[in-house]
Amino acid sequence: MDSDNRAKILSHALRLFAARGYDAVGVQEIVEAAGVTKPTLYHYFGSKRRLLDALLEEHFMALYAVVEPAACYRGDLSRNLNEITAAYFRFAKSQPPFYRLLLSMYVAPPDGESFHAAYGLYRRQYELIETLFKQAAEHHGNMKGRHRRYAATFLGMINTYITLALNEAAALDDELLYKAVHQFMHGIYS
Amino acid sequence: MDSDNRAKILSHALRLFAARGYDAVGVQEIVEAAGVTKPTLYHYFGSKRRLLDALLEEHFMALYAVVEPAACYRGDLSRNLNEITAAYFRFAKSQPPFYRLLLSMYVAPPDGESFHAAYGLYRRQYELIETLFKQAAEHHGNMKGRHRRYAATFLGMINTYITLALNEAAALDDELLYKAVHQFMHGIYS
DNA sequence: AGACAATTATACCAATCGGTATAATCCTGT
DNA sequence: ACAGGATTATACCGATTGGTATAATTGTCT
Repeated sequence: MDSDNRAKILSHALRLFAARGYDAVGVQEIVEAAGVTKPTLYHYFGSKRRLLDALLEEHFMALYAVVEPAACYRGDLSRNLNEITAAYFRFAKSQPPFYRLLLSMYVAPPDGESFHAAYGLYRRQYELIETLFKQAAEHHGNMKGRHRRYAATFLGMINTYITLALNEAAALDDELLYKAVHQFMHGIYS
Repeated sequence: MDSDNRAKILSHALRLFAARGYDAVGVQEIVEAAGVTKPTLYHYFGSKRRLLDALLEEHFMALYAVVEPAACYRGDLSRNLNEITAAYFRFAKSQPPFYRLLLSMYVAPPDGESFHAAYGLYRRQYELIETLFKQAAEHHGNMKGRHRRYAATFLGMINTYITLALNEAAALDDELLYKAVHQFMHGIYS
């Protein structure tokens, strides 16, 4: 019963931001959807921007928590890539509005409020993946010096498929997962 | 001398939209940057939304014009992929603000004004690439039925690299171009 | 019961939002 | 020189923006 209103504000703000964007949604609209008034929102979050930060923080930790173990190298890169992709697919399916918001913020205009809030989150994922490729390169000599490119394109591929799924042009099932990782590893001719 | 103001409005609107987003930029700010007044803007474009449409239309045609010939299949898929990537890289380098705006709109929230304006533009590119893979599949039997996935991931890869370049984390030079296309075709182990 | 802090409501703020009515100006063709 | 359409400026519209001052309410602990 404690912070019931706080949670309601968060969930409605997420839904609205994901549907129409941070700038296009007014504070008034959020509090009306949540069934509270403005001072309640400003009591919990202080500003619209900090409401967004709180939103990102709470949901992102859940994503990071499942990706981090999946990116821990244990001698089998292809297994890592499958587990990471599975983790992302599962998370995107469980929190579509949040992942939509996250995606839109990664490529948001750089001077906007939403970009800087999200850039750090992207970096943390990227570094996780880059470290994995760096470690794997020690076992696959011909991968040396490519970890940056591989990390970026691997994350890019995952986000490409999730974008398709969010627009209902793909289903994030096990078959797609296998084909996606296979294509990433072996190219399009195999 | 004719529509000098019209062009000024377009160019400043593009710069501002790309920097901070469609919703975060007010009409007032655009006209001030362009050195005109609001009725001038509304005389030429009628509404803020139609200003955005005009912006997209004019610049997108230039992109489409260079990608279309590059996507025309002539029996050598790898040559097409190189030419298409080169066309995108060149365009992104020549119009960074516009490509930034385009990218941000592809993954923008689906109920926002900017999304529907851009979705059609993405589809047109996608269909160009998909047709190419469909034609190439007739010569490479083992690619059959994969043209959708290949078109999506190929475009996704290009946009991943361009995003990196826009954030100054990569240079869209010939070396990157070659490596990108090679990786797409043959995977990460070769 | 009474005190105290956390929480919520009423009512308001200046500033900005997208858009427009009216009229003045400018340029072009005759 | 003059007409007429294209273009631009002044001044304004109601609605909404993010944010807040004040006060009433609530739950908790002593």
